[in-house]
Amino acid sequence: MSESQNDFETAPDHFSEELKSHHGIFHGLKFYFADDVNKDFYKSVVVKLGGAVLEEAPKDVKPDHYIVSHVNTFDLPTVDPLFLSNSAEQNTLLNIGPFILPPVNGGPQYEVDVGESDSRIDRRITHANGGHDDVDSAADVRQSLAHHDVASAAVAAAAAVSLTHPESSHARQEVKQIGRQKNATYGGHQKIEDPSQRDTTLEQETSLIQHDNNPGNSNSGFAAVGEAPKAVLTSSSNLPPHNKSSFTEEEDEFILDVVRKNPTRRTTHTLFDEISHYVPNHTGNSIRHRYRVYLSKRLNYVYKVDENGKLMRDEKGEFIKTDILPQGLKRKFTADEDYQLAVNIKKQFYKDIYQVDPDTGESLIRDDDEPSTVAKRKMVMDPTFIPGKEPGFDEYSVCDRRGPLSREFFKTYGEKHPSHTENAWRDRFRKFLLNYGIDEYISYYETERANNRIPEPMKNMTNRVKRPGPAPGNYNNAKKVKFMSPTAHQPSSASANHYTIPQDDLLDEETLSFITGLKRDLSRMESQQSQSPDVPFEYTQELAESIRNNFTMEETQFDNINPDEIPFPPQIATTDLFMPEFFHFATTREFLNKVHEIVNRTYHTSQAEKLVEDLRDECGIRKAFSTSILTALSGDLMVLPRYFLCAFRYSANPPMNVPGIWTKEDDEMLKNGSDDDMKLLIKKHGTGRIDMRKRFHQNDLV
DNA sequence: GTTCACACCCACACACCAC
DNA sequence: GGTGGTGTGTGGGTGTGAA
Repeated sequence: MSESQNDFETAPDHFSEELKSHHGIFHGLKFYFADDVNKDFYKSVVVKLGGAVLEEAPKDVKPDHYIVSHVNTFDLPTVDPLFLSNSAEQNTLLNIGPFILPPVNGGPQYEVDVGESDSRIDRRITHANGGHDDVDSAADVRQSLAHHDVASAAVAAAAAVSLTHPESSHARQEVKQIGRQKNATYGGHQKIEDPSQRDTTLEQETSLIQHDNNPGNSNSGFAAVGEAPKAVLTSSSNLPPHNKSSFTEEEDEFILDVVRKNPTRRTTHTLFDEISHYVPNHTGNSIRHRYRVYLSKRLNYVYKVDENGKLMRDEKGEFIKTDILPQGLKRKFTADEDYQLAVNIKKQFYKDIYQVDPDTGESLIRDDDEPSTVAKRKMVMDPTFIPGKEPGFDEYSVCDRRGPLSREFFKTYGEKHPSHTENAWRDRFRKFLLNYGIDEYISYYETERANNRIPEPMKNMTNRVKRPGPAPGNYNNAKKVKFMSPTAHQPSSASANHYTIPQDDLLDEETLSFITGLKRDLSRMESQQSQSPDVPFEYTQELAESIRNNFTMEETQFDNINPDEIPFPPQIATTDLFMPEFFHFATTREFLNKVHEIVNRTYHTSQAEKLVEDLRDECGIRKAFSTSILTALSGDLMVLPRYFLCAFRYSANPPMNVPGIWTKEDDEMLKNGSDDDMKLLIKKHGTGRIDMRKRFHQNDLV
């Protein structure tokens, strides 16, 4: 066990010792570190081994100069960090070729020849596309860069790379192979998977590190606005001849990024099924398998979430990294929990039958008991029981008594033992404890403990009829087809594997990122721009400003309807649109307040599903309805309260002639694009929203 | 023979509903 | 309101076939 636990930034002790024996294998080489994570560690490795660290990124291809990153976004010679760690580990300057990363945007491909085996790298870097030395294509990347989440960008990049650089897959495979060898060398343990057994393995320190995914640091992104889904669509044209496609490094990073942002769902099937919507070459099954078998070893950290699974941010508004994994959605019952449940239920039965406290032996019968208490007592206690003749609790056996056991019991028990819900405790009692036998399990547990053995929880007690259809947890292609839009436009370039973003996932990575940016991240974008003045945000800012100005002007006209004047439930609120929870609200105002509260929360791009679920769970809005509304709003959450206010007020769904709410007619007019139609649309929605809507059309989201 | 993508399985935790 | 029935999907796998 190392002393440098939980420290990504420092070379581990055993590694440092090894480094001391080196004599500068990186001598003469200069590295610029583009990734933040583990930067200090790699810097220390380079410096200790005779290399130099560049504080600024090279502007052009130079001998001896390399960018160290996980992804080549600079269109300059970029080397995977594994080159450093593997070279250091083997005390040899390795062949850099397999570690050179292809540019992600279709820029020039570099070939690196290796010279004498015992000398510096012969850095004869050439452009495979004809030897052009210019790096103007990098500007194209930046030109297309907006405030997108890196995760969605990564998918586009994956597609772009596989399209433009089919030959690059070989290099990636080599790099991946090296990574696997490293995992094998160091046992492949993830300390993040088990914080109690941490050791500072080299794997921990040198595993593939991704770029920073905080929204405020999206300058490592590389997808053009509105292009991610299209890039995903066309990526299938690069499928290998067989029906299985390898996972690209970018796909791997995308998967890891989404997992990091949904740590509580890391073991679910649905998360990976959702990911598969954005990774069209792979099914949810295969992506989950990929994560479980390979990628989980590289997780390294996740983003901190609160008790509701929502991402937390620090004072700078950035996500908080942690190597402590949060609990999953379900917890297995332990033997201790089973035993405590059995004992507590036995105590409850004892109390009921004898009306005596099993711990103190005192009678629970009082002269001033309420009539209802007396009545209840008569229902549960043994009619043949003679007070004072009750057995001691240890002598008492539950035998075949199964109840009654009040819901209140499980409610209280769940509150006292929050490791499982009230329903889960009750189900454990019904399905396991009753089948096993309360007395039997208590006896088994105590016997095992008395013999210094570890008792096991109850298992194999469920015996339910096999359900028809595919087994649960099977997210294969057949299921994926279910989500394909029958009305989706088929681009001529798309193959038979054409895949569209399903309506249920309306707020895809890109779109919700866009909306989130409009709504909350303007200031961050501005600060980011000041940090990276070469990254243009004019378009997004103009658009955001336009929409924001429109919204402000519209507020007086469309948002000032007094909800107290709208009777609740409103006329158009039918059960096909709303769930029973909706009808529990007392007033329209109360409902709208809840909607306001939800849309003002912070939802990350990868939590679109959670947003829709929250609207369902807390407002009683059916998922299909909320997604259809969000479609009409082009995903702009700010307009959501207005939608309900106007729909309820005018009994129209969707409400007509309301800015920001797109009707079918509006969409038709936008498609036709005649001057008159466009004038009307500009008058209604403004140019900003029209631009945004066009993206929805371009991406088949309408 | 090995690796990897993908399909498939199933016990069970948690939930909801009807009687 | 206690109870049984059952829906859903998590959690943790294994099986299969292509390369």
